[in-house]
Parts: sequence; structure tokens; C-alpha cells
Amino acid sequence: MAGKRVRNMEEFAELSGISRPTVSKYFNNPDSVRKTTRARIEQALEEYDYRPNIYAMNQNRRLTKNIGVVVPYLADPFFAEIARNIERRCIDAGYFPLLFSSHGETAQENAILDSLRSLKPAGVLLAPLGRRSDMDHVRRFCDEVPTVLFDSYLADVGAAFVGSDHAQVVRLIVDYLCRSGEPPVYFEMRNLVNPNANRRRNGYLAAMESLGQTPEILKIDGDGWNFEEIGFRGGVAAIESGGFATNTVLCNNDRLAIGLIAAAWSKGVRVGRGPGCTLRVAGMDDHPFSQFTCPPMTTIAQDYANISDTSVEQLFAALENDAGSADRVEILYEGRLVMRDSA
Amino acid sequence: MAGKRVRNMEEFAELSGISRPTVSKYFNNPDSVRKTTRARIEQALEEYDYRPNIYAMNQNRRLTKNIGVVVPYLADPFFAEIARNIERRCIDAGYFPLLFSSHGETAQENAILDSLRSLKPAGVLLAPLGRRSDMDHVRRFCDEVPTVLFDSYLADVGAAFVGSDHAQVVRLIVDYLCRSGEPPVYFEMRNLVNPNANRRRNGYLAAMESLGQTPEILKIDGDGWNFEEIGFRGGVAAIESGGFATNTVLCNNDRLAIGLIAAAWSKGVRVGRGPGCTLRVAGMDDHPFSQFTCPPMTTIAQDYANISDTSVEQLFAALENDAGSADRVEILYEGRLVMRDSA
DNA sequence: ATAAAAAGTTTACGCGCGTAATCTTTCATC
DNA sequence: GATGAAAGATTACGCGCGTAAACTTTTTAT
Repeated sequence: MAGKRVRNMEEFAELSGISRPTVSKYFNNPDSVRKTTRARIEQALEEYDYRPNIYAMNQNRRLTKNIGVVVPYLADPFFAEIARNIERRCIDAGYFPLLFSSHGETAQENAILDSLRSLKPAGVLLAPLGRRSDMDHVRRFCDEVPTVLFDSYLADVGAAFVGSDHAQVVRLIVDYLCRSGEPPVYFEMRNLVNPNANRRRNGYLAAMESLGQTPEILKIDGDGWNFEEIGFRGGVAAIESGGFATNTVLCNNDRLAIGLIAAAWSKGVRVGRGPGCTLRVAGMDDHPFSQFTCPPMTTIAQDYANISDTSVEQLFAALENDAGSADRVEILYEGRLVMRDSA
Repeated sequence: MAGKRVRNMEEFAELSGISRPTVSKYFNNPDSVRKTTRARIEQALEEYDYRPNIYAMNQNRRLTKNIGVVVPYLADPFFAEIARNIERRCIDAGYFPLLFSSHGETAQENAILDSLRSLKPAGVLLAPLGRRSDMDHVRRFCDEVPTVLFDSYLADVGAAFVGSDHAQVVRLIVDYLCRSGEPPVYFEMRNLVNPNANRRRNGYLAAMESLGQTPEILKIDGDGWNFEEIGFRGGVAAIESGGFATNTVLCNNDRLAIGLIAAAWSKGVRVGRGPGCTLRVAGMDDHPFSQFTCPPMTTIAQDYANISDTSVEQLFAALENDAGSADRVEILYEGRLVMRDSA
């Protein structure tokens, strides 16, 4: 591709000895032309430096090869990892992923969906803000663009939903904690930012009940997505006001737990299940940093890989059934207990 | 904007009672039309649901309003935060930021630059991989597209470079560590992934020398961007083979330090500067998670805000001087000592 | 009020490509 | 080697908008 610069498809078609319409077909789908033709085009592609003008391509196409990927908060490594995996899959399938972060703000999410619409994407993978999502806005968007929702559940929106089975996730860790020591107090934010948090809380209640234990919920204050900070402050406040109902705390998510563990440290409370430890702290998510807390955090791993892979697959499936008439699918993956030293 | 859907600018122009060329002017720059005209257009915009076709707009424009933002590793909250800030600034200035992550891979960085070129961006903000960047590729790109580099220094490439003054950063923390206890051993990866690491190491050498101390460098193995993991393993290995030359370790960056602190914990070595502590660990960057390590990490804060703001400003400045003939600028920001409890 | 400048209108063309229709060549099959 | 099907070539049109040129209206300055 070192050769001279080619202006447009017309010129490139001449150079490769193939007609422009056929070259056009090739770029839309390399498999749609004969092998020998494809070879000739690809050889010319090596010789000359030509790439079709994206804007001219997409202007006349009803749909582009773009795929929008929208996450609520990209500074959270959890979403960064998922986005990365999704990106890879889309590229491998010949699509062009475009990554957006809502930064936790409703207005931002709406704005992203609006501009996404004018990009005529083939489809969109959306992890909505959840509680703070503008449901009507999201629904209107999904009516026009094939969309698969993941991570955060919104009822009856989009072509599919892929996420974790939070009831199972919570049951797993509650079981473990009860089996191995005192039953857990549940540590969560007062203002739940997404429906997953709700499901987890309900899962906790159900799991405790089925084990004949008395649930105990500690709601902490704080707003936004700075969960570690919120967990830290909530933890300090809890410890200062006399500690927890039992010696075991289950946090709504790892980031909160990271904050709580730091809070315990700062107050001289030793976390862990070894001798001399007076507090067990468990999280949920298996956040990338959770293995580096002190002590390393016991948590439940969400099935990152399956969630992102399946989301992409579901989107592709939805793109096939042009009609979009297929029934809405909901796929939930189970979590896996990751036993480390904090609980 | 609830009204009926408008097909194209022609139709919208009719509805607003303004000629199409003028409407076109408006969309390219709302200030380029008379206030009264602008008002009429914007009123029509409220009434009808119209947005110009992006693809048709950009097809004939030499440059678009797109701004490419490329970072080496988006799963690192440091870059996620910078990207977020940059995004905000671009949007406020009427541009459309497009975010890409090289995921630590040369091929990926090259691919991003290639597709970026065909997006005809007005400009690009690039934090290159550094050592693993394909210099020729980057240089060719910068010759065609106005580009500001940030974070990772590449010599003589792009319209400007904005980053940290690593020499100063290291001097600051070395000074502090020497003043407050034993001089630091320097903890870094054997395969330096970017030139900043080099500068920091040299900064360490210089600072130690100027203080009349003997520098001591510990190189650890590991490849890729999973720094915490690498720091952890390196830490465990170092401790098992007899510990460090002094009781103080300065890590090349916070993520390595996070791993080292976890390693110390796992080996029963108490980190901090209080009584009973046998190891001091300091990092550099003030990574978002560093305040939640146990103990909280002493580190040097990079000037996130200034670096991202200035990068954007420099890019806009470069866009003004169409010619691109202006001299290449290099702007370095100083770090700030963040004293916490780990050192 | 009047001239000059600024802004808007009309008209017209082209960008680079998608794509449909018709015709011609190539290929696989027996 | 004949035959039908599949693929490519030719021709032609249009997408939605940028933009230039020539002309007309509005605004600003004197």
C-alpha cells in the first residue's frame, strides 16, 4: 500500500481492471464477488493506497457498518474491559465500533443516543445508566435502532438483554458467608443508581430468609459514581458509630467494598478471616482491582466474557432478523465465587 | 423538536423560510448568519425534527468537526479520566470527539490512525503507546493531520506535546523520601513500555546523585499493561529473595505500587511510616485508586486537569494556524506531592 | 438620505459512492 | 460443446449537502 494515492473508486477501479460497481460490491462484502476478482482487487489494494470515502459510502446506505457502544461510566475498569472485548468482536465481524460513555449523566446518555441516531448505526450495544436513564428516550431510540441492552436491566426495551443473574450471585455469596461465619450485613448506597442494585438487595433478603437468618441492611449516603469514596465514608461513619450488627459485611459491589476495606484500615479494624481479624468484607463483581486490596477481596465474579460475547452475538442475531420481530430475549449469566482473604 | 420529520436541508430551508445555502452556512457556523436569521432557523429547529445528514455534510468538507482522541489503554482509569475531560472540552467547543484505545498494541494503534485518517478529523489528540509506537507510522499520520501528543513523549512529532515534567516529579518525591527516612530503591519494569518510564528513571538517578545518595534500581520482569499484577509478582519475588536495599521503595508508577503493597501484605510485611512498619512504598501518578490502598499511598499527583485542558487548547491553536507552520510547542506540568501513609 | 458593506437569494455544479437495469462475459454442468 | 446460471461490465441516476457566482435585499455608516 505504498503506491500513489488514488482519488476515488472510479480511478481505483480502472487501476485494478474491474468495473466500479463491482469494486463497490467488493467493499460492501468481499465475499460477494468471484474469488479471482477479489484477488485482483486485493492485489491492487496492496499496490495502491486507496480507501473508500466513508462519508460517501454511508450517505446512500440506509445502515452503516457502525456499531454504537454506550457504557454508563468508562472510568470504571469493569466497563472499560467489557467495552474492549465488545470492540474486538465487532471489528472481527467487519463492523466499526464507536465508543461512548454517559459519565453517569442522564443528559449525556440522551445526547449520545441522539447523535448516534444520525450516525445510522447498524446496531447499538447499550449499558444504560439504569435508574437515571430517561426511559422514554431510550425506548424511542430502541424503536428505531436495533439495540441490545446489557448489564443494567430496563424492562421491555431493546431486542435483547444480557446480564448477570443477580439473585444467584447474591445467594452464592450469602450462602458462603453464612456457612463460614456470622451472617452478613448488607452494605449499600441509599440512592440506588441502577436496578441491579435493587435486584441484589432483594436477592440478599431472599437468601437470608431461606437460610433462616435475619437480614440487616445498612444504607449509606452519597451520590454519583465515585463508589470507593462513598464506601470509605460510609465505612468510617459506620465504624465510628459502633460498628456493624455482625462481624461480616457484604457490599453491593466491589468498589464500595474497596472503600470499606480502606475505611476499616484507617480505623484500625483488621479485615479478613484469619486470627486477629474482627471484620469480614465481601464484594460483588470481581473488579480488576479487587485482587489487590489488603487483604485480597472475596467476591463474586461476573461473567464478563460471556456477557460481552453474548451481547454482541445477540445484536448480530437481531440484525439478521431485519424485521426485528423476533421475541425479546433475556440472558442471564451466573456468577462464580472468588474466595480470597477478606471474607 | 417534536414536529414532523424533515427529509433534508432543502425541505427544512423551506419550512424555516430561509434559503438552503444560508441554512447550510448556519450549520457550519451559527455565528456566520445574522442574528435574526439565526433566530428564525433555531425556531424552526424547535418546531421540526431535523438534523443535517452527517455523511453528506462531511463528504464535501475537507475537514470535519470530528476530533480523534487516542489513548494507549482505556482500562487504566488515568486515561479514562483524561479522555473524559478532553471529551467535555471538545464538545463545548462544538466538536465531535471520537474515542479510541490502542489496548497496548502497536497494530491497534496503527489501525486506529489509519481509520482516523479516513474520517478526515479536524485534529487528533494522541497519547501514543510510547516505546511500542510505530514511529514512522505516527509521523506520517502527524504530517497529514493536525495532532497534539500528550502524556507519552515522542521526539519531533506532532504540533505540540503536553505532559508532565518527570524530572521534577521524581525529584520531588525523592527529596521527600530522603528527607523523611532512608533513601529509596527504584522499582521499575525491565521492559519499559514508554519513554516516560525512562525519564523517570533518569530523574531518579539525577535526584539521588544531587543528594549524595547511592541509587539502587530494581528491575522486575513482566510484559504488557497489567502493571498491578507485575508489581505484585515482582514484589513477592523481591521480598522472598531478601527484601530491598533500603526500607523505602519508589515505584515507577502507582499501579506498580498497588501491586507491591499487595505483595507486601501477602508476605506479612507492614507498609507505612508508622511504628511497626518495615517498608515504605511510594508511587507516582496519583492514580484514582491510590487513596484506597492500605495504607493510602504517598505519591505525586500528575496535573491531570492541566494536561488535558492544555492539550485541547494546543490543538485548537494548531487548527487556527492552518499552515501548521508554527513551531512545535512542548509544555510540561509539575507534579504535586500527595502525602498519605505509605511512605 | 445615500452610498457602501454585509447578508441573503438564486442558480448551478460537483463530491464519491450506492444501486438499479440491461447487456455481455464467464463458469459450471451434463 | 451446448446450455443455463452466475458474475461482471456499462450506463445512468440520485443521495444530501458544500460551495461558487451573480444578483438582490437589508443593514450600517456617513
